[in-house]
Amino acid sequence: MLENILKETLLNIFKNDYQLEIDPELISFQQTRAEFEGDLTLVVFPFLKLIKTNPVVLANELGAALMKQSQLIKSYNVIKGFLNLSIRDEYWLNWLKNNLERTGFEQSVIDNSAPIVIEYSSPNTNKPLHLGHIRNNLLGWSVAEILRANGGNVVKVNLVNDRGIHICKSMLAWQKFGEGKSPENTGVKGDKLVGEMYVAFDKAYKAEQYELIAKGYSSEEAAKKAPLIQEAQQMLLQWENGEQETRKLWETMNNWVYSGFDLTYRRLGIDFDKIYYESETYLLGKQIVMEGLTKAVFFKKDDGSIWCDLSDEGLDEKLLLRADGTSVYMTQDIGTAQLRYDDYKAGKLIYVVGNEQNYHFDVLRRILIRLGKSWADGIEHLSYGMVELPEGKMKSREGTVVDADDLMDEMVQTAQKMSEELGKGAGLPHEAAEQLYNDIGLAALKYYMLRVDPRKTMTFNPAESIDFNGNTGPFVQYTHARIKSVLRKAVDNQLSWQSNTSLSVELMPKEKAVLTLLHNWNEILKQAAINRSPALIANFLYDVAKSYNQFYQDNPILRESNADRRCLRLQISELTARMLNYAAGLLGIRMPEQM
RNA sequence: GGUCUCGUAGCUCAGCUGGAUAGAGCAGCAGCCUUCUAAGCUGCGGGUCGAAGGUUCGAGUCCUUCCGGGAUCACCA
Repeated sequence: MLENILKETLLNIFKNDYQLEIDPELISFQQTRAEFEGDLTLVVFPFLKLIKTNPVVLANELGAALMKQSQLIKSYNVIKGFLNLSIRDEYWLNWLKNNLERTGFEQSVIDNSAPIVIEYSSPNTNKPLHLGHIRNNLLGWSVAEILRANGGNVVKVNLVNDRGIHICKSMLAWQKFGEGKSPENTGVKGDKLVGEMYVAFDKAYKAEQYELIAKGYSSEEAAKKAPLIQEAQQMLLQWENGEQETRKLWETMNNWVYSGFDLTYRRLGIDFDKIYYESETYLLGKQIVMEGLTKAVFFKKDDGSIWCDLSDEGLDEKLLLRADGTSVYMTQDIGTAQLRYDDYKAGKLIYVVGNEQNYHFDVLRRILIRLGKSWADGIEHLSYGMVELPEGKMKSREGTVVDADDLMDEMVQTAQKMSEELGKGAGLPHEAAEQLYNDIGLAALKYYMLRVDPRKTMTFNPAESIDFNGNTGPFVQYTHARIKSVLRKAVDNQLSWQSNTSLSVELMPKEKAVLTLLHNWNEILKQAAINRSPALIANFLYDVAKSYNQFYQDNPILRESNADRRCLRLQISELTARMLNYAAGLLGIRMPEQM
């Protein structure tokens, strides 16, 4: 790495010329701003505390010393306290050559002895997937891929929330209003059908509440006393008691949902190594809670409910088991965490869950630590921001929830429409064209969702937000396709550019600009892993594509007459295409050969 | 009310552990296709980085207070 080499050299200079052991942290390089000459800039201000002198004088001294000691430096200039270094072209050309020989662009910076288990998606089985899930799924999948690309031993898991009062509501509604409907006899996607039942329950439940309120009950009483909710609670109890008919209906309806989810996941291009079901882990959770009770980590209230008192840590009491013995969210999560640790002996358990659950995960961690689980330190809540619409949060009762399947359909249709208007893909066979529209539509969606810092709340404007021009997925795809087209033509013209002979050319500004951006890759990939941020990869893609397009605009490639320079430009093009392809792959974005 | 979090151009977002005159895209205006893909490129206009203090040679970035938005503090998940 260029900067590390220069850092070493600089440390030696301080040691020999100034008799100083400098803290390496003080040495910071940054990319030279475009308006100045140079590639790398050293900020000398931090050294002034140790060496009492004028910043310009020191910068000049360091520049001269670096020139003498390092072959890498071609020239330097000083502006105020900034030492701008120009790196020799040989370095960039050599770097280009070495990277063209790479087969992949991964690296090993993560200790891979203990697995990293990352959970994402975590759907409930009573409702179809929506826009919020899309952010979650893309983020989780992409972070997993990024960690893998850094050498991590990653296990992707999904936790399906297949039990609880919510699914009982859908089941009850199906019994009462379902009229025997099934995905088979209606053609409706399974998760959508179950979702309709849930809505039907809600509607009938609301009606009962209004009726009770009309009779003089308070709204709180009405919510509790409505016959439907009582029936649903009864059903949950039956379920936990293993009552056969309830279990059978539950199984049937959940399977409808799973086949629906599968379609959505496959279309989104995300996958899992293992799927956990809460129905299989909540008993373990209960067991651990009971153990905690005997160890007096928890306590029991008069009504029989079990709690954990966290008030000495500035938090509240937390319910772990209801008075009727049924489990709550926390009970399940304690069980799943334990099971997941037992399965993999994971060093890290990452949960990709919305920031609305920050408190929940804080509590989960503390409870597990109180229970003496040493692995609880490895629990990390990858907390991402909500997706909002221009008019605010999505609300199911106002019908503003953006359905995942519908959104993907819409994106792909738009891609097709735009492609046809532009006359692209005209020569393609039908199937290839379909594939292309699909790739473009999904790229637009994925890039749009992933380019934003995961921690931030983001706004999604269905009408105008998703674009195909400018800072978008299709822009990056277009750049790739353009390069591929040039390379195909080069092959047709029997030009070869893969040979390793050293080129004798002086780099031109736009050529070097592309190379210096590509040169950042290893650091970007590392930072993306550390910060769990696919957004850094997305920004890299955009910067590279933008820079390449500027290069492309200004410099002829195939029409360049100087053979060495033509070769150089083809090599830059090839490496750009390959790195775009690799980096986009980490976001789940496919790069078409042509578009 | 307590805790957490966010506030950068009309809109959507960048801005790495503090570094030079705060950047993109969209939208608006003006240009560039007899030459490698115009989903591209070039230029113009648009900002007291929510406000005020503080630390520092240097603050969009760190600290304090305040203002504004969001989340959470459930026998919902």
